[in-house]
Amino acid sequence: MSEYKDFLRTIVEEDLKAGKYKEVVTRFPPEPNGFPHIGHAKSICINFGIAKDYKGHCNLRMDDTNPTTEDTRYVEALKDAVQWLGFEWDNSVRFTSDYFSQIHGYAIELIKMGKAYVDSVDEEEMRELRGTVTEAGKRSKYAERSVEENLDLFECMKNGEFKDGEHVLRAKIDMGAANMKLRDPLLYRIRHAHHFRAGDAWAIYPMYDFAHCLSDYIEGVSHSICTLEFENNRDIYDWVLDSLQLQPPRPYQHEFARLNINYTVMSKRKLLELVETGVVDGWDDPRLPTIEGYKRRGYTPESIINFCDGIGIAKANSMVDVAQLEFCIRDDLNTKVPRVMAVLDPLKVTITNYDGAEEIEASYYPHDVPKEGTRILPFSREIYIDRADFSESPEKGYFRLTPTQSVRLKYAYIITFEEAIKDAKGNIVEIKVSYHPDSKSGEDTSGIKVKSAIQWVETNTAKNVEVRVYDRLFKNEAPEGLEDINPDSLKVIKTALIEPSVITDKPDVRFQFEREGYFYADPVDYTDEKPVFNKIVALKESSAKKKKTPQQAPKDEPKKVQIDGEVVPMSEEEQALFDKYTNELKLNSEVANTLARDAKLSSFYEEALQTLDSPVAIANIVTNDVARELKQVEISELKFTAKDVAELVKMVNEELISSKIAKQVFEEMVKSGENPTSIVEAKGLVQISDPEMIAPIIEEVIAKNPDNVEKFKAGNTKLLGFFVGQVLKATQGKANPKVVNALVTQALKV
RNA sequence: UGGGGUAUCGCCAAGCGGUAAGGCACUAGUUUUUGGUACUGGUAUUCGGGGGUUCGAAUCCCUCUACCCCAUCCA
Repeated sequence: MSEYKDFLRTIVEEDLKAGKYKEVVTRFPPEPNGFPHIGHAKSICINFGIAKDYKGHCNLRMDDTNPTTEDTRYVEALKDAVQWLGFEWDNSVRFTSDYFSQIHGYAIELIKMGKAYVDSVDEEEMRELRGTVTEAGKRSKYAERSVEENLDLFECMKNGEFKDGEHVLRAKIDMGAANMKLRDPLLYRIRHAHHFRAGDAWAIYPMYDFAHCLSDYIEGVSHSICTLEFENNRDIYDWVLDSLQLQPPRPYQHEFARLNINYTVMSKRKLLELVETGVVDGWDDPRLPTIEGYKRRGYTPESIINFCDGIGIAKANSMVDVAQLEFCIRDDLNTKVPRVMAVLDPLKVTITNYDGAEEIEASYYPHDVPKEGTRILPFSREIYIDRADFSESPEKGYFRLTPTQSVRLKYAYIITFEEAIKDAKGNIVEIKVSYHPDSKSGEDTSGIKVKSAIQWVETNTAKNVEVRVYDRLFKNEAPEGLEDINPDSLKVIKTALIEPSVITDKPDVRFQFEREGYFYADPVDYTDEKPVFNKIVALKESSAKKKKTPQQAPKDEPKKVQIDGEVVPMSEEEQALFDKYTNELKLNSEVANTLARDAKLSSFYEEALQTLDSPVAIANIVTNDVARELKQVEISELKFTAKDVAELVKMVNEELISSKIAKQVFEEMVKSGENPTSIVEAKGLVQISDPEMIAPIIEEVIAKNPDNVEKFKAGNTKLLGFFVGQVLKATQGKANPKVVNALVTQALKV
């Protein structure tokens, strides 16, 4: 693990350090209503990964609160995904449905507390009553029902005495809440549906917002990690747990940005559409970003995990480049799998001066992969090479066989072009070459220099295989729908040829086909009679080999001009205050503006002015530092007073302390409410301005950092800050920065 | 439009007042019987824009802009 921790791990560490929890408990809580994709993998890696890192545990919980969409087949797929990635969940798989009784009990408690009620308006009316983002909603008349009536109704709901939709149980929170989620959210709805686990035991089912937080609590989860779109739900999460006054410790929710990858889609809805319309061949289609898809394509769990670890965790919506995923699988397979020769687009080659046959022993692994293993390559007069490895009229920089350029057959001989045989249309159907008997690999005395060694297979012994070449499913980086499908996302090559050992010896299921890419024996369709290989990923290609790839036309987007919005005009009083500040007190307009527009700030400012007549200095500290504190709280809640601030400014004015120390003192005032003078005294923060005392420290710093002195003298003037910082650090911030600055500048000039 | 989030290289992403980490991609070179791998180097005078505070700002303050989420009896 590197130096830094992602923000989730930082939170976990702090909580552990603070003793908030004895153990970290996380959970991976999918709803079993769809197949897991690589976005789930990210969540799995985060939840199980954090549990592992901090020696806690992670539960696998099926969030099965909606009987109409969920199914046990998805449960199996989800379990498989976690296992395939190599994680172990704590105990057996959990199900929210196992907690239905407990959750129901909590609902009754809430009703008894008067914090939940049975509402009986229909859906449409409820929507209307909810209000809009800018207008408050109104509570329905049913909110006034008595506790007894609510209890009774809720019991009847549970017993299935009402039809779907007739009643719901809602939390009584606030219909005017700015957070729409808090406008009396639904807790339970009636669903006369068969639940795949609970059967027909229940006629009511809890909603996500009610069930999730309680399930977390029941399981003793410490950190409930979910994606960004649940940020608004956090308030309900907290409301439920707080209202129920549950015994601590209780879980807290933290959100991260979900994974997006370009040229693919990740939403259940879009994935389902692809499968249902038959655009892809089932949930395990290798072009899909589903776990099943990657698995079938040949990706390894390690590569997926490395990918998830590599992309980091943050709160900014982002779209990761598939190239990063491709890197991970290449990187993993490079050191693992055997190299073999396959020819995808065969071109017949006759070696006119070769007779008979021979067997060549060749290593499965290149020199830089420390693995053992060899196979026999049959060789004879007739072989196949890839069509792309011969060019009659090569472009500049072409390394392979041409009429004038010889090439090596990997592990075998160097061949030289003689003649191209063409059909009636002028297509090359065969080429004739001659070989150099003294150029055999490993015992080459020919002295011929070639630029490249190409793969080949021997005609009589090569096996015919089917190769499925996959490309990105969509042609757009951020596909919208089916219209963005890449029509060439799958190419089936039925006439590919492969060296015999791959089929007969089966050294592995994943291979590198030399110079082509990594391939995987399809776990479903492969048979020895009809071998099928999926292309996992191509080898990286240097730009020289890439054939005139359409150099993504550099779209010269006009540089976006940032439009400045209009600032709300000041009210008359604000304007008067602003004028007074700028004219009488000589504040700069920015500071005056901030002060004038904020009543809290200006009143605080005026009060401080009464103690000390230093309008500019006080204005600066009030607008910058006091403002930060006043963002959250009222003046009356501050631990320090305007008088304290004035006193602090006075010390700065008298150069008793530097502004840097002043910040430090201010921090302390915020925390403890201590008087600034006593803080300065207690901590001995008086500033050092005497050059005599500072100079030796500077010398020391300079002596310790010869490299940076060099760089500075070479023109890296930014380093001045570094030196000043070092000196300040050495004096615990007490040195007068202005003096230090001047002194350092002088010292470095020499 | 009210609320909640987010903006650092082409793509991810560290950084929390004192020298703009790292990975992917790109690029140049060395090694190489894979145009692969490995290795070495090059890639942000600047952190969404503008102001302010400070000796010093990606980091603190003000302000503007852009994007995402919220008005399912889905999760």
